[in-house]
Amino acid sequence: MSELPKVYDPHEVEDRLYRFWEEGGYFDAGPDPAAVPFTIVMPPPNITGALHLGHGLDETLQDIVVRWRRMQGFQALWIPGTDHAGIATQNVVERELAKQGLSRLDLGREGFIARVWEWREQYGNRIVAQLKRLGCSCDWGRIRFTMDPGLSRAVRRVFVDLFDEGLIYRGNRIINWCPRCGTAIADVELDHSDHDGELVEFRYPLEGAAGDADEGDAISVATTRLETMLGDVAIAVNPSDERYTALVGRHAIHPFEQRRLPIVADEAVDPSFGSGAVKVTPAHDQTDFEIAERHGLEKINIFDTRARVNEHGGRFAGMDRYDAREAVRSALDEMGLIVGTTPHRYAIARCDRCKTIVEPWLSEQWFVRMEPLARPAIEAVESGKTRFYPERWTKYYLNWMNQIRDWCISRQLWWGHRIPVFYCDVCGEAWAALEDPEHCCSCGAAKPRQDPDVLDTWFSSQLWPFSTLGWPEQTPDLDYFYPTSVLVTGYEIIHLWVARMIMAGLHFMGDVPFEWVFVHGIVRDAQGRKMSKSLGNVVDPLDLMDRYGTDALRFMLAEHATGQDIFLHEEWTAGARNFANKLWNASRFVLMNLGDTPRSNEPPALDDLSPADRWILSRLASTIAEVTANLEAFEISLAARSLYSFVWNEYCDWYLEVAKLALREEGSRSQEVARQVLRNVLESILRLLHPFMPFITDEIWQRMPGGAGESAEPSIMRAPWPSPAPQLIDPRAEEDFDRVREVVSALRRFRADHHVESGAKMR
RNA sequence: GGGCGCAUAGCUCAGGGGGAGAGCGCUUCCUUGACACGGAAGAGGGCGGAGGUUCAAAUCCUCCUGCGCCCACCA
Repeated sequence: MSELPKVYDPHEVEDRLYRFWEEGGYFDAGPDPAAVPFTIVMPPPNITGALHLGHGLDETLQDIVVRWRRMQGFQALWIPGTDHAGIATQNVVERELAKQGLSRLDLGREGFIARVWEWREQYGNRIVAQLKRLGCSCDWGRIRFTMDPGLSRAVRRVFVDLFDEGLIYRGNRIINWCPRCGTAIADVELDHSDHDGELVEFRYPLEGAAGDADEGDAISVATTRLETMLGDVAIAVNPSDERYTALVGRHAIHPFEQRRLPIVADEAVDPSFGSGAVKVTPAHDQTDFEIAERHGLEKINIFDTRARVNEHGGRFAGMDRYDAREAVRSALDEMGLIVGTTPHRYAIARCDRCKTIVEPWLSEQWFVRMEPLARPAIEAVESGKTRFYPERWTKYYLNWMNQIRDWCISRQLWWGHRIPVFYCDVCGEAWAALEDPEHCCSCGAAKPRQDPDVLDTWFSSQLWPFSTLGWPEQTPDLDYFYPTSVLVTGYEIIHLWVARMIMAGLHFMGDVPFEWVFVHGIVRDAQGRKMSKSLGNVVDPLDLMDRYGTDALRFMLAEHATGQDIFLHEEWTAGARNFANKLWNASRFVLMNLGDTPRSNEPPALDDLSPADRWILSRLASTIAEVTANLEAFEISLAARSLYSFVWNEYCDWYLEVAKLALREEGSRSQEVARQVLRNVLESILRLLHPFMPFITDEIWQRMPGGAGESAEPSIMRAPWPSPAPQLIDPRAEEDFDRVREVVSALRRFRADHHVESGAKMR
């Protein structure tokens, strides 16, 4: 065993071991009535992406939990997969095309989709390779993609069911329109940020007023989006606002279109803001839309799909929205209608995919009625059927759910699940169908037309916990592994994804999709900024693995998985690498001194243990209990830290040094006992550490001399999780040894202070 | 306008009613037969502020201050 090198070399080990595990079927799981299932579905990475540290953390945590449960004897299944990520993927492929001077229109719908499938062949596999590099112990035979045939059937089935139940409807409503992506997006897909802009106040002349409009015969309104006045159809005031009582019922005149704008009274207006009068633009503002509904007002859409002013904008038609803003300002100014401009800070909404400022836009879209779905999902969390860890996210979830709004699910994209609604041009029927129909379901006319839009990506991901197990087929897998045990994810997608999975799971499976939601923080740069390509502060996990090894990266992440955001520092990974090396060398020492001591999962008999033996065995038992309890509580960092200090500060710093004395007594009983304890504790350490550092622990495990017994497993993956053995916890042994440590430390201090020649070594 | 999180050693962070901790950095020493990706001995902290609860508060409660994040239709 002395051929172990002095420094652990991860690269030599990792590929080889991963292949060994995969080929040996160590990750595979299936229904087994004799075992208790433990299931995790992997939050599917987008096929656009390469592995980043966010994945690194998320996958590491999942792998820790799965490997630990597997060792505990659960039938542990971890299902991997990838997400088609509709809008994100369409964007990257379009960008690729643009490099060749092409747009998706050049390829046509079919051609473009074929092109995206090529992309997914290439990059879907890249992410899988990287997950394997991280050591993920997924059952790869079960890998799924959100647009697989089976999952597509699930999507279609869900759409049709919700449609037939009246929970999906089509409506002409204000949605968020991304003028760059050319599609509607949902409220949760927005990024809000504060913006220092200005509030422009201007006057609408009153009808019947004499001459040019001054104070008395005009009404003053304010806006941050001046160009939207092109779509104004009314002016609203609060009914209780006495300043305007006399004006309600009268009209103002639109200065460009000569349109008559009724002055209406509506509760939605806050009399204390600005002039207390609000311009009403029903096609470009949610509140205004609602006012218009209440007062039967016309809705004038002034933008085309690129947010350029359309024909309703009169002389401003064709202008970009921001050019139009300035043009309208000067036009109003020339007419003497601008009252003034004040600096104003307000929130701006951007598309979370491309960061373009979105435009509230009136359009015909598909929606899911959320309230009936939300109610049971609220109940399920309130009653504890699904629980969040850390607990504070429960409130975060409930707040959102209690004020949930209908979900806009249609996207004006090509990449995604096509909406399975068909229209008959003859009789006007519209229906949802599981199979593409040849004829109208109502009048029998041929060739019904399919809705051109696709579904929001999250419409398919919300089904992930059961679609991956075979639903809508009633499979044995579904029966055995659903509900899953825990969902591990970052808090940024609790609303976007977790909430919707809970709703879908309850509605279609009649049960929650997971018992626990384990929420972790976001990995940021050292200054706490989000890592992004544009900031150039992205730390590549592959680079860290190259330089320090996968185990080091994983252990570093585990040490910092406290639930808070992680502000990553380069040195941390080096520290974890040092720890791996420490373990390597301690093992090297043990292997050199083991003789023919057999492997045994049982701690050595108690009779002739030395005080140091009893101490380390007691400390080990405590550590086992602690690590197990912390894993159960999702306290991954505490588990990692207690292992770190046990291994380094107790086993290596003290026990190994003390054991050297006994080991020198060749052929003695104390040598034999020391060897047994040394080996037993090391093997327990390896097993405890395996979920965190799978490679190095198995590498050492497999190099331990075989020896007898049922426990001689070819891989540590089949070794049982150490049992706590509370009978070995011995406070007195620990106190005694602590006293020894104090005495020795004091002696050392004395020698250091008095510069005593250390001819006589401490050990 | 609500809600949440964080403020602990020079730096980065754990901890969480009864001894103030780790990693990195720093000082001094040690190339000793596991490991210099190492070892030994150190220096360094009124645990953001003010009240309160308690025999006991860094830890629980209230308020405040400073950062950070999320939600919300104030034009």
